[in-house]
Amino acid sequence: MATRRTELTRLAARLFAERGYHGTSIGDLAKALGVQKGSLYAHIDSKQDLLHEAMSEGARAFHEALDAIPEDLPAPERIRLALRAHLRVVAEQLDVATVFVREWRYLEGERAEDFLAERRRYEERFRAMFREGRENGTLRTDLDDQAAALLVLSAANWAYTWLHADADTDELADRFYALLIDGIRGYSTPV
Amino acid sequence: MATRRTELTRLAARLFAERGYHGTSIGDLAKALGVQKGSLYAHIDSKQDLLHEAMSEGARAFHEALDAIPEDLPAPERIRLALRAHLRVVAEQLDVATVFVREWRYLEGERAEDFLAERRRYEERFRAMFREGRENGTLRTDLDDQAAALLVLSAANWAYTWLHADADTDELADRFYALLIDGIRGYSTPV
DNA sequence: CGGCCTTCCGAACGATCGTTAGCGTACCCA
DNA sequence: TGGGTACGCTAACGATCGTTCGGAAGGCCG
Repeated sequence: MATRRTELTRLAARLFAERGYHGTSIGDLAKALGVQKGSLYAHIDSKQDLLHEAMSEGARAFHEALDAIPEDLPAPERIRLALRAHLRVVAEQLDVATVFVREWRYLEGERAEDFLAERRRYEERFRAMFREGRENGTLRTDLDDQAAALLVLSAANWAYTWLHADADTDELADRFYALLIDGIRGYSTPV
Repeated sequence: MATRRTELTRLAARLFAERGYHGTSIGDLAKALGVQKGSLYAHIDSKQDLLHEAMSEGARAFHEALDAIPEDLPAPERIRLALRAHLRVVAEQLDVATVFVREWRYLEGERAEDFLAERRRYEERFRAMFREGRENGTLRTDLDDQAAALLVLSAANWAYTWLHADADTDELADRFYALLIDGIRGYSTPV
């Protein structure tokens, strides 16, 4: 149902990702849809709605991807799968992910705060895995888990800038994981 | 000389970082300066000028920071210092760095292409260090240097979102470096 | 003194912005 | 058959956008 509405939402995500929220006008969206700009207000109440919707979908996708990871796996394995999950969402929904990571700050009022809380919750799920790994010894017991989580989240959050839709995200995630687990040290690395 | 001009450039970087390029109007800049908006055109030809200037300064700062690293050091040590250098620039010139990383895509025409080339050159300087380290054995000889460079550049490029001006960036960089060099593996990490 | 340079003013320009209003048409379901 | 629902039109609104213009202070240098 409401096929035109979802088409609009998807288009908005794409243009917001391409040109930014403030760089995309209602007129741009209407023209891309082959319609007069006033007509869009049969579907939405405001431009902010479209931004909020794209972002809600992003939050949902990222959280759901994490939810699919079995909780009984050891922490390092969950970290590997979490990285896989995140990169897959970014590649499969590049527009939404881009809006989620970069355009959220143009949300106004209460919605901005709600979104920030949601985002902190997502990042906290990553941090928890590193903490748990350090505490139960599946990761180094002297691990700087805050820095490790920040490193992985940086790679995850930056991915929208270089990932393309047909990348093998599982393999990429595993490569990052391998680097992270074993390090890059050579036999003659200076201390 | 031209104190008002530099004041305007600095202010523009700050507001562009806070509200985005398209989210900042000439009127906003004028009001922050306590001046009528028409008056700004005594100093600039267009709003684009301000964006371009902030970005040129960012490019200059980042490259100069890399230039200060002695070339005769082993690759891993240069990587450590490069991470230090990058984070220091971000913390010390947070506004400019933010514009450099996030707002550059609102550059128009030829300037956008020039900037992209400049940016690729910067990232290539990072990649070269990892390649060299793998080739001469100061890093693991089986290193995935592309992925390793991407991981470090992600952390570097994402830093503007969480770094604050008074952070001890040298220590932070060394933490990241330690993680990257030795990995996070625990004694009982599953393969 | 005279002229330039910097800085700012006030007013206006055409364009574009997000949004609203009233009115039409086609279709689906009761 | 009739009423709602989905979708679109044209026209207009007040606001704001980046930019231009002519004029006028004040300071510096010849």
